Amino acid sequence: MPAKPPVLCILGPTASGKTALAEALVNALPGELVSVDSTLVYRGLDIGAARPASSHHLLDLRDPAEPYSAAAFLDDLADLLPAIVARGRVPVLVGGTMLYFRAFLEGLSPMPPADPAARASIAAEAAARGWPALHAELAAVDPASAARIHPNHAQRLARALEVYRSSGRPLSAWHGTAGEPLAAGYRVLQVALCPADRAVLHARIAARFDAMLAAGFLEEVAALRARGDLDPALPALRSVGYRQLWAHLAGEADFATARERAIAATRQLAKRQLTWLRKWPDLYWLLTDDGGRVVEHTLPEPRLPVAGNPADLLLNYLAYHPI
RNA sequence: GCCCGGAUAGCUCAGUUGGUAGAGCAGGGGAUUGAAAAUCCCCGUGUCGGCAGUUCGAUUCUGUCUCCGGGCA
Repeated sequence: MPAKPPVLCILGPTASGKTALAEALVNALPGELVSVDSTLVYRGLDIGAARPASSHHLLDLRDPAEPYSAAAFLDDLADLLPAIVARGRVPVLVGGTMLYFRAFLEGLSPMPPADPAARASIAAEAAARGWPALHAELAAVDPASAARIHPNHAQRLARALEVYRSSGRPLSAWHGTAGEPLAAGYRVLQVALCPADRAVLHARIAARFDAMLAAGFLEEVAALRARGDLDPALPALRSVGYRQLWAHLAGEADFATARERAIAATRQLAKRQLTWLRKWPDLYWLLTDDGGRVVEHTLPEPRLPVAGNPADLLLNYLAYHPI
């Protein structure tokens, strides 16, 4: 039986430097970059989304008016990985959308897709009767999901009801029916990159946001608004930075306030990403200082130095443990 | 120099008819199966500007000093 092809995953919070690390690795492997990022799939979200300069797969797949999803990502990835492997290259997945990484690693149950009409009618019911009433309704048909979903959690509550109504089967009954995850066909090495000190990450986030502004981020958002057909409630435009600058351009906040809120929203995003990663299985950590140098790592190889350039360290590790 | 406001959590502020105080934001932790850069949950001790006085007890009342606004000279 032939060995499974390798896949390298580079994860980390926003502004951790993970994209630069992945880009530094692809030539040496050789590999091909695959973006795992729910915002970079939207065309026209460039400066504010920190769009990489080099070519990555799974970028620019949708207009901002058409929503993407974890399931769509998984389908796209399932088509893409064999093609990269057939070219004799290593897929290097890099990004910060942890739900998408998890869909790759653990799979998604084959549930009914999102249904805009059902969502609209559920939202209308909630407006009339309140979310707690819908939570009670869910408890009657799917007590297991109701127990897991907080009565205030409109988004997940709506999804659970949507699945039940369109399939006649409770969400909780679908769970666990995913079968073999896509990752089961590959040998996966996962590495997380992050500043060791939270304050350093916060400083990087603020500096990067100001660099985005200097590069024309506000003008980019103004151009999206000028299209006239985009609603700020669209998933693409609720992205960190875009939402706050859109609100400023709509006259809802002055510029200094919008900038501050955008940076705070980015810090909060990074915190949520780290909440995923803290309990992530089979993950090696590279912890960096304010210069981006690794000061500590958990790679299981005693011959490696404890510190150094992240890409050098990883290539050094791969020399001892070829993938 | 004089008059009037302020001074309370990292920030903006509320409040205590005298019994040492609480909101929003920020921050921290958690959740996460077709919206996920989304969405939701939990977490609040801080010389209540300094010093002195009155009082059983002062962040609260009084005096004074300092600083910050605004006004008058």
